[in-house]
Amino acid sequence: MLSIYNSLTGKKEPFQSLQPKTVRMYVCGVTVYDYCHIGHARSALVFDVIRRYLEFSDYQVAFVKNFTDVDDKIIKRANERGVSCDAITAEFIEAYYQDMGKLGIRRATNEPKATEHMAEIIELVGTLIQKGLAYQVAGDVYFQVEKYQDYGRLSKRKLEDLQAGARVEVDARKRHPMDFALWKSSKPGEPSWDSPWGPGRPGWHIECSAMSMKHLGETFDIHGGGMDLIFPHHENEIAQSCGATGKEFARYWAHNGFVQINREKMSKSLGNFFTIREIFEKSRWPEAETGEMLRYFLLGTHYRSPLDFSDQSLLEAKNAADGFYGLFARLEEAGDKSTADKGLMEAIERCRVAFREAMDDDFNTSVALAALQRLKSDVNKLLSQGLSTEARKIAREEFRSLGINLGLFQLGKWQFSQMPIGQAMELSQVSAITRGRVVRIDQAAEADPPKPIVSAAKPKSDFSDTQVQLKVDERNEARKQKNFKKADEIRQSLASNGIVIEDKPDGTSRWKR
RNA sequence: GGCGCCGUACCCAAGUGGUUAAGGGAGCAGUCUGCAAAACUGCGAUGCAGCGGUUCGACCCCGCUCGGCGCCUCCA
Repeated sequence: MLSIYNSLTGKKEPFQSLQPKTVRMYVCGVTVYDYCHIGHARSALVFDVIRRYLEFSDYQVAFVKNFTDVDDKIIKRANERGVSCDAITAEFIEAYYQDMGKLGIRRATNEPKATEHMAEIIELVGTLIQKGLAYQVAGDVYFQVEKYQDYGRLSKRKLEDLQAGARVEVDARKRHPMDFALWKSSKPGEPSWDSPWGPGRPGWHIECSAMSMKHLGETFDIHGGGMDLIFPHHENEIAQSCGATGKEFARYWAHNGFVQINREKMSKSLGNFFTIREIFEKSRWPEAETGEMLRYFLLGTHYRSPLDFSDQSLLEAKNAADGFYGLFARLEEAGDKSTADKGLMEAIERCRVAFREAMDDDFNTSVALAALQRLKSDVNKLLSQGLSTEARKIAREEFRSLGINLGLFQLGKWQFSQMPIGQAMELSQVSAITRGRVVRIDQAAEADPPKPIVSAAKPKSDFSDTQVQLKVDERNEARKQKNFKKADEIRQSLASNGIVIEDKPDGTSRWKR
């Protein structure tokens, strides 16, 4: 039985979909005016995994994830560059697909854009005015929070509390400081749509109400997003949607925790963020492995907890993944004995049960990974006792089919790393010092904290696969003749090119990068 | 000022009112190996920030203190 932590109630609740065997889920996507950072990656990944696991649990999932493509920041960026808003949003939607694609994040079943739902948005605003929940001031329309009884239910705040701490100067035309814009009149040169209140554009929150209700119905199952969206975005969505329909809106609210740098929230305003593409560019591993490493890293912590991003954690994830792919490589060789085949089935069954239990418990990927690690350890032992070719295939398949829930273990070959964690950390510190020096000289005022980097060194790739194989063969010939000096020299020269040899009992060797 | 979260071994990270406090990474020792690598085995928190309280019993519940953080403005 699946249970989900519901931000609305603050409790873990058994999950029950409105319609049997179907889940309707809406997740707030990104505002497309810039490249995505690791925080965006985490959010996208978390809900991707939730979607995958729901499907694994035999639900059909209608998964809607929007793009916000009308917004102040987009307009600003377009003006800076002297291009149209459409050009900006098209560019960054494309970038989004590229970056998330590298992370193996599947597309949602529906990815609506605000600009394509003006009719629905305008209709919804009209309904809210009609019902007396919204009012017009010149060309603007505001939602009147005092008219909505349950305002503050999700974020667990009272209107008075919010008012007391208001950090921004209040627009005097508003009836209550917390009233928020449903429709904004547009200034010349801004994107604009005709409406009963004059030419304008929608406020931020209304698009999500309009799009979710259009594509999923007035009441649906799960609504997700980052923690920072709880207030005001999701609170306002609830007010608008429930206000307009008089019905329940989303039944379960799921919010992911932040990615942090040095225990601080990663964010644009703090400037302490890493874009996804930056990580891929700096990574010393090929794209597929880097994506796998990032996923492994991001899923090592429960989705609601904060997650600190660092070189070391990333390398730990890489090393942990190495262990799996090392086993997969050994499983791909033919086996003659079937001594332990029966034990394999038991180990697999044990893993399946543990995996499901973990994921059923509010998508506890950390514990689910532990279950897979247990299976890895079990299979390693069984392999040394002897597994048939058949059983080896079954074992590899099992990792694949459970792993796909997390998007892991789907790769064919894996590039291994030789860099010990200690060494990598030193590299990181060196670069941090260098960076600090540059900052001191150039812009003393902006001494930002040292940023960790993925890695300094790109792997040397002096040898092609066939060249390596020739060297390996040469070494084994030397070994056969007990010329260990020569054998060790060859191994050493390969090692300095990042290639590791593992000798097999039969006198042949496997190697990895 | 209001609301809320977190503090578990060298690092990361699960977890439960009462069994041996998962798992990973790193480390050390051993087995195996020509030597390695990998794998395997063993070691590693008498304690879960600190102090009180509730309880037959608390890391887990309550209170306080210390430390870190988030939201209340755009933000995944």
